[in-house]
Amino acid sequence: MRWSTLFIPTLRDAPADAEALSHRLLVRGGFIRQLQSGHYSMLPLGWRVHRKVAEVIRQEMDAIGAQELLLPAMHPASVWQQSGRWESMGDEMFRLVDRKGADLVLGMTHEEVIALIGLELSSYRDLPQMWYQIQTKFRDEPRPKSGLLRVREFTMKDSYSIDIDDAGLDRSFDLHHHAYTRIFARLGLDALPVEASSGAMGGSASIEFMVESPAGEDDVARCTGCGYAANVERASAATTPVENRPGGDAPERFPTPGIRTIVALAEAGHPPEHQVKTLVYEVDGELVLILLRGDHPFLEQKFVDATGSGDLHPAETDRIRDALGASPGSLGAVGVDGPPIYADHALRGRSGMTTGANDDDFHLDGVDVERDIAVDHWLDLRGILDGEPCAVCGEPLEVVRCIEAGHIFKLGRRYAEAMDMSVLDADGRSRTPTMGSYGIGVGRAMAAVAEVHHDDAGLIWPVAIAPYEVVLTVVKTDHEPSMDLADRWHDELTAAGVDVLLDDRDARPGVKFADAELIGVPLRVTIGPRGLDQGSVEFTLRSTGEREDVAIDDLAGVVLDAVASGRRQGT
RNA sequence: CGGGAUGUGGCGCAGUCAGGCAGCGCACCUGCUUUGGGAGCAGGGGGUCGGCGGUUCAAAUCCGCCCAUCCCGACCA
Repeated sequence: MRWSTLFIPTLRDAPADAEALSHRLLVRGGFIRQLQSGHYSMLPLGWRVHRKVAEVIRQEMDAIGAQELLLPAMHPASVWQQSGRWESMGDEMFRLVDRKGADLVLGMTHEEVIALIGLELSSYRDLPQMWYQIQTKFRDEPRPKSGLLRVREFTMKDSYSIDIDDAGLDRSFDLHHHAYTRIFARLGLDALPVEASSGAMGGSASIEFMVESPAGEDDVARCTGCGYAANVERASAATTPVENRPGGDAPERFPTPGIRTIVALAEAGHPPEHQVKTLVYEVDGELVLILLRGDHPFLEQKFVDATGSGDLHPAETDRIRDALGASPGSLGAVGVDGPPIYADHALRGRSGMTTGANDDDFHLDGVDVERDIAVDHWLDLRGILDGEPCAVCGEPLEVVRCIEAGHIFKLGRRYAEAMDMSVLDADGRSRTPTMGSYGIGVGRAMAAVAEVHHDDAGLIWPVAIAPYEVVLTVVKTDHEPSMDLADRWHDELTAAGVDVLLDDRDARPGVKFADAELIGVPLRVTIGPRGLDQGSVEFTLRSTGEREDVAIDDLAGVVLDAVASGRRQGT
């Protein structure tokens, strides 16, 4: 294509409200424009990248035997009511009413619809099945942000597996794991598979594919020794052992005027690891006490995952006073019998501890947790800290910020059961199949690549998804020999299947170089009188800045080789 | 939903405190000169100053309400 005829609105300055690097670069490069918060238009350049990302995904899904289909984006409420998610999805689901007054939803995922189609499966001989689509999803995010990284309307590749038994699900899950590994490698993303929380999807296991980036929204704990990696929402660490302080036969009450925090109590001679932190939460309307070691943060997701509870939030101060007789800052669980008490494993066997006395301005010392507190449930409830020892091998864990580029779930039979899916097994008995679901956000993957592959001058697309693979930069468009050569190469390379961009704009060379670098075309051929006098043109790699003079007769071959090797990268 | 900030031409900004002709840079159009890293000169086009209401002789500017956008938090497959 000729640049002069294309719509590539590059900007010298990024919009003031764009902060994430991928957002700034995609807008400046003329790839995307915002329509409203969380909704972006894909301009021609952006759509080319989007299509290529989708195509890489499509090829790898096809390669594991998944079949592409396309489901409606708008669903009747009844489908979601049947699975129970009409209620549980809450405000995140877009809902609307048609002219007949019927409730409809805009699909945020498609387990229900897939399961309905699965009703036509009648025999174990029909299984396994893997179906996928690349389609628009709608989610009413409370806070869209960072350009394409978190939006309300986006293209997702979602796939679903249906198997007769757990072994089959394991197989489908592993096939997807393998496909995802290949997809992210081809996109130029170093995606780390990590153990994850299943959240609202439910199910027995899930793995997220995480790309390290400061623009991400998730923290991953990664072992520097053995390779253990997990989202901090479910990561565990070995607890650093603490020697118990001596304590008497019973807790001892002592005055602590004005002391309300762990830190303040620590300054009064009771280090955080010798304190019991008492949190009061409202869980589905009921009060519960949550106990942790003073230096350990509470991780709500772990509580939700372990108890299957729904709504969870810190209790109101008034309600805490009514139940315990004191305000936050002086709370403790000693002698409490009423609300259920959940304690983190790190408190097991601990004595000589300090905790609130449930009396403002008083604490208890010499507390033996198992002797003095009626713990109902011992759970892993704590967030891990950077540098803590790995639970597997003991080496230090590091916590890194990541973008969630993909997520795969073992769902189990929940949706199949809800939608009444069943097949007959070899013995003629009715069996409920088990399902998996697997997602990649296409636009988010694109933004993740932009986050990772750029420099001060702009984007640096991997050849596999570059909007154009090579740009022919004509330094002087009124220099006939330059334009003649550029035209010839444009046609020749295009005929050979290369995506060629011919910069034939009547602009100064500096502008053309800057634009080519901003939009991130990986290969550049600079054609100008200076080189042609020597019988050569300049060939530049965007990624490294490496440049070489190539004889005119050799140019087409050099470009074809570079494109071919670039396309192979990561495969 | 809580906290903070911002809305002035396509993009970046000044002007708002202290009411009085809507400005600057980039981009865009025309002409001339220039042309291997974001050119120079000259001329030109484009803005309901987020919206509604109020105060005033007069509102981008003061007051009230609303809306939108961004950031932090809450929340979130």
